[in-house]
Amino acid sequence: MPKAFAQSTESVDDYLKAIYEISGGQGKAGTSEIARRLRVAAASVTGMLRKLSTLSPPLVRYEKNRGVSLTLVGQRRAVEIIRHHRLLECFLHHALGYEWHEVHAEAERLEHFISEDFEARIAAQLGDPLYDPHGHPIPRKDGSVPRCIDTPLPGVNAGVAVRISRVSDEDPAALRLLASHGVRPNVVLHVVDKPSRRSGVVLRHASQQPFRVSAAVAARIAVEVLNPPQTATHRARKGMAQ
Amino acid sequence: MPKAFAQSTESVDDYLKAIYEISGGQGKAGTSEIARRLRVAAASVTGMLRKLSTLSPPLVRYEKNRGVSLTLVGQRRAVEIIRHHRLLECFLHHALGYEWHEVHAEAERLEHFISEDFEARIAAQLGDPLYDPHGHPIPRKDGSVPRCIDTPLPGVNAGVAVRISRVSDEDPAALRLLASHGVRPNVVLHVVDKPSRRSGVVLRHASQQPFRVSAAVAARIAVEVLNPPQTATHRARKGMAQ
DNA sequence: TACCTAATTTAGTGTAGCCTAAATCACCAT
DNA sequence: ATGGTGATTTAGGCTACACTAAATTAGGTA
Repeated sequence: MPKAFAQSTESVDDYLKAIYEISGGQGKAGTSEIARRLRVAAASVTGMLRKLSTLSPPLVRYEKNRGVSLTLVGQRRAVEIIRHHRLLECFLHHALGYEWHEVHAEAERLEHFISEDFEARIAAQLGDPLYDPHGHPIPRKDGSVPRCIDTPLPGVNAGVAVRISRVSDEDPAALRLLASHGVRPNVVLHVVDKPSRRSGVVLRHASQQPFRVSAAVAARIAVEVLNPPQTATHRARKGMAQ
Repeated sequence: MPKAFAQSTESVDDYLKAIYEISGGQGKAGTSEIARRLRVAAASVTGMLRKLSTLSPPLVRYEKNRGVSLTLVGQRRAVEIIRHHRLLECFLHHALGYEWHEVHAEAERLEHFISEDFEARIAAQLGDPLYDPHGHPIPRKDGSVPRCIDTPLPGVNAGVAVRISRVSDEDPAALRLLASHGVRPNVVLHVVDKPSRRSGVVLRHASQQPFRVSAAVAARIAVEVLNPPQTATHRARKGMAQ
């Protein structure tokens, strides 16, 4: 069996994943945003992009000063790594009892080193899950991605009911906080109030005490709007004042 | 929590483990045997040994042309990696259904990257096992190693009953073969015959057909002698002819 | 159009770990 | 004592991937 991605290293994988997440798989990504994500100097990114574009097959399309995008081969690898990451998060949570704020760091390391066999075994044991513990869709083996509604919570108006769709897995403190308020994927909440542009959101479960989450934390939450009178995004598009 | 082995890399870990296995933890190891195990050039080993001996704290004691030995810190790290490896083998076997010839390669990669937390969780889930699927003792968290009898099978006389103690995990083909004959740790067998010095060993279960294993495979098996009329080793020590 | 600023690239380095080829060392047997 | 042989080290290089500092480019604004 010819190893599918012999040219791939941990570092290369990290770049591909970052480009995928920034560009949404298709579009372009910029040097400095990649640098910010990977916590490396922008100059290092330039070097790596040049390299990735000259491999055969090339993993990215790159024209200097114009950004990068993934080739099909690059996309496949990125999606594979993301599948590893999210399956591992599920596995750590369900099979080993990790809390949802603990899974990301461990998965981030292991995603590069598990075999296809390991991947297949944990997927089977978990029943081929479609979403990870944070609500992120797990790419299927064929590369397709389960549907996932994600309206950013900060764009939702007061008075609206929402279903939590997903929460970014990268900030353990935020996850712990949200867990303590019972905020998890698929939970239904009401947006009680949005005091001001940058001071967060007040939420409440069915008929319980409301609680506030900071703007920084709210920005990490995506939701499905259940009774949509109108979202902030719609208002903005139409140039309305209130 | 100060990371205990910040200076450790995958490569460093591999050297420490090789030295540990060659030297038995205490004694010395030679450059070229390390090179052979790790499949690197002897010159590369020299360079690494010099480096490991000048870290603070040093991980090995090294005098050129006189071999290396592990320091206490080096030993602790080596034992930790071996614990990871063997716990992973157990976990892959029991929790994910890997066959015993499949576990080594996967564990060899993952042993470097699992966290202490992961280690603790799988150990707990497995009930703190003392031996891996091949019969190798799993070092305890405190560094102590469960007792393990290992008389090399090639040194055992015909006519003797033995209990399989452990089988080297590094040769998948040998493991598959042995599995097909029902040779596993703790299984009791009789040594029927040893045709000649280098032509292997004939074994048999309680009252079944005998079968032969090659000298190469026999060398990978360690046993406990159950009814010791006399082992080859004893004869050699006493200078006896038969 | 000319400029300013942020984004990006170039140039020059550094570290880790590997390699080959060419010494040198240790030890054993004569 | 000495020569040979295998083990080991030295010398010199290579690749991957990071860094800083110094150019350069893109795109918006005066």
